[in-house]
Amino acid sequence: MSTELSKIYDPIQVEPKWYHIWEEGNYFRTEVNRGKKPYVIMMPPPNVTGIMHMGHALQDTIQDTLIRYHRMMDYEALWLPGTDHAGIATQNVVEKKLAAQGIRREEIGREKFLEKVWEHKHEHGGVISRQKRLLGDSADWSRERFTMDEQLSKAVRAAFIHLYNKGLIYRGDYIVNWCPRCKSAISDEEVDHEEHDGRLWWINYYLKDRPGEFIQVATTRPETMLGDTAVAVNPEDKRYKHLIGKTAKIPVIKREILIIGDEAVDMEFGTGAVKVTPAHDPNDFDMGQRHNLPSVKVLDETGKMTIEAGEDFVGMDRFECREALIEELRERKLLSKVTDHKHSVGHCYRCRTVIEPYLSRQWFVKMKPLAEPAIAAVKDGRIKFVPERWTKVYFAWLENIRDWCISRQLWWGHRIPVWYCTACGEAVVSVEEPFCCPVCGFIILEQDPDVLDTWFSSWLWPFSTLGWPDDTPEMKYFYPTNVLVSGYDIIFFWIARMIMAGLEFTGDIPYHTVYITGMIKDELGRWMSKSLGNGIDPIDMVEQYGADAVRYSLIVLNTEGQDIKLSPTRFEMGRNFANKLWNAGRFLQMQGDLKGVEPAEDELADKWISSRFPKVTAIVHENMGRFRLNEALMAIYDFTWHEYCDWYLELIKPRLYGKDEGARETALMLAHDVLYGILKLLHPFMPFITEELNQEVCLSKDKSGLLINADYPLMQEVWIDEEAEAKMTFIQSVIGAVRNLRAEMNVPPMKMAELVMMGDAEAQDLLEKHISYLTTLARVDRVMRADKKPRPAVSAIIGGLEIFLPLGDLIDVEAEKNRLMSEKEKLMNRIAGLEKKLDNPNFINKAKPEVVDYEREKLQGNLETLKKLEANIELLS
RNA sequence: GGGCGAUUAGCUCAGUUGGUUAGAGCGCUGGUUUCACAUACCAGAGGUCACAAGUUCAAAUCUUGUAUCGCCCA
Repeated sequence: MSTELSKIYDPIQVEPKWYHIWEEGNYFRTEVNRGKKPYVIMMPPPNVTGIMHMGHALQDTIQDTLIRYHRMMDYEALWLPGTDHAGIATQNVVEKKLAAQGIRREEIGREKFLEKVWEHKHEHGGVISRQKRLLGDSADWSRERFTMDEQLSKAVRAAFIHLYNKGLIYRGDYIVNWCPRCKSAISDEEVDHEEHDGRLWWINYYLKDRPGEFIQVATTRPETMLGDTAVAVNPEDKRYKHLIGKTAKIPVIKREILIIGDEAVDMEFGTGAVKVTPAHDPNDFDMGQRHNLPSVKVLDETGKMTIEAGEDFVGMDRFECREALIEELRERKLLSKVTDHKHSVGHCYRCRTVIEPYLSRQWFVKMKPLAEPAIAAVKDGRIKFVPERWTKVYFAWLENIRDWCISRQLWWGHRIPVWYCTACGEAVVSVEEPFCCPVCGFIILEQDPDVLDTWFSSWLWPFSTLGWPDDTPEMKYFYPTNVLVSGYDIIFFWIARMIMAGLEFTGDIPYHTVYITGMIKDELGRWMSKSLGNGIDPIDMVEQYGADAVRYSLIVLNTEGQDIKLSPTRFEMGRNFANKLWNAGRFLQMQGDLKGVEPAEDELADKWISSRFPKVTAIVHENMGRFRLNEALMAIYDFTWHEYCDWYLELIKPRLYGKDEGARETALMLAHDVLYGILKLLHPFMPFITEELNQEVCLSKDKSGLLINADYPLMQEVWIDEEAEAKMTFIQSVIGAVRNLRAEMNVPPMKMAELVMMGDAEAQDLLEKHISYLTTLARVDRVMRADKKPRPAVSAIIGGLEIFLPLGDLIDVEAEKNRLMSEKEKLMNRIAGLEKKLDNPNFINKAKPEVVDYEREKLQGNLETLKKLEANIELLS
């Protein structure tokens, strides 16, 4: 037994100490241990230079709770942590940092720039992992990985080569989503579409050889006009049919282009004639392919106009050019009208810049062949989504999947493992840098300058972290993993791709269950963001309320994948619960050690709490099994606060303060046993305070000591005692009724009362026997059996028993009468409902007999209660 | 345009395969500071389960439609 606990729980004094003990004691460490079943969760790797936000806190808490639960259930529980190099995001940050010093990356060159990024990584790299420790994450840090580690980089190259050799990776010139600020291609998934109130400009293209005649086209991006190589109409369109094959002139620059017929042209849109810019629009690109049109690039990689756009516009920004061009068209009266037009505009998900469809040479992965097995794995149930509804989103994406543009014009990332022979141009794909060209033997080769999409390394995460492509013992033992916990925002980016990668590269699914959490929003339901300044820093919350409190609140608030509206005050409930638990421990500690005397027999309260505990344990297991962590935790909370603290600890006080040493020993011992059980049940959710109380208070703990590797409680059928529970529930109702009567009549709290009983003899025996319970919790010091109702008295009816409190002067007859009358009214309403139900022959015939019987009994009981109630009302007047 | 989710107490949300008097936390009202905890205890008030129709003996729960809000995809 240690020093007395403080009156108020102070997490700061407790949490860092325990994390240190666990980590130093290697409690998070896992081994390939054939004697145990593995339980594995791969931590979604956050940005290596990022900091923790509430989403991480939520997802980590869920994962840590699952891991700690399974560790206590004797699994070899591996939670593998790590970080992501986050290509664009990190490169952007470092670029900005350099810009502040007036340096552009192009000035210092690739090598020097990468040095700067690594410097930045070393400077900020450990932050999030340290923050995760503050939350209590019991991850196996000895296995921490980074997507740019040598092993993981090797996995990336191996994956690339595997797909390349299978013909699933190709390089080609296509329209991609181009971010002019990042100066890189990005994938379709990285484009956020937003509805904009834009404009539609209607422009006249005069015809060659037909002076004064023109064809009108409508466009949302007039600046691309400079790169037009055709005007297209639908060949069915009677208005324009005769113009197919004729030549039109691009306004202003007067370049001549052909008018073509193509069925893809929507006759309903605009005038039914469209301008065709194969270099800057995906549909136009396809049309260009069909008609062998040239592509004219009028925009460069930064979104500025090229020389192809003409001398007047070269060097202008695309939006500047738009304005200038509109002005020019207006002056020349080539702009016939401008109309409002709602359309969706793509933005770079990293920097919000408006995306430009842009023709360039990129690397792509053919996705259809990878998607099919991934669809099958979920369809046949090998992989389950929780909640199940996300399967629809998953299928919808995979069934309409498009090829994945994986090359990025960045410097920070995995360099594409392709070398080009400077002599013959041969592309050599290889894990290691090739010594010479396998075709011509020339020894000067240049590596492809681009890097791979960050997700091209993340999609390998479940197995690259275990040593793939090498055939490691870890791969054999820990793979496939059990659960992936993540938000719905990255189902496409990451979750679906991991499933494809797992099936393609390892031949097996990466995990059995995908647990999709809701997203954390602010109080008003808005996304938390830096610009709104409405973020809540989880580390601030940990400092303010304690990690256990943060964990408690996040778990309780996380219901079936709904988004969570969060405000800092929500952590008060966690803090309050921690404090409650702490004080229960403090109370036991104040009772001192067991004396070692012969214990007395269990009494009703003991049997009751002993029966309640296994039931709660069963609820916890059931809900952990179906990922209803909130239900599991709420069951523990309810049991701890309302059954153990509010009832059990109160009920044993007479014994604890009494003279009977044996009875005291029994109560104290059981109080300790139950507390120890609670601490174990609760440890996965609130690891710090439970470990501390176990250490400081528990007399029941196992010799070895720490909860982190204690055995999780199993449901013990032998302790269930339905009779004791029924008796206890009855006594609780009586105590409740007495408390209510006392409150209604304003009986001074400390004043003892006498209780007069009539009716159900067994119930009377029970109350007589447990008079001490009534005394402690209802301030009733005498119970009297009676065959005549005392008056004046206030009354209540509990099942077959009637109770009276003869309170004399304290009774306000009018108030009591009103109270009973309103009770009578409620009762009569209920009776009317039941009678109506039971008078319905359809109900009697069609409802299950148990239900009918049940309703009949209910009616009978209510009728009897009504009779008594009426008599008691009568008695008052 | 297609899909998904939400709508239950003043607020934030639970509510399983339809079947007790629809629950919790916070807030509110009244009472309690003497022996674990005022971050507490006791008692209480508060709900036409968005709306409409349907299925059923029985609907917060199932079906259809409507409205409002939010998200995803095109």
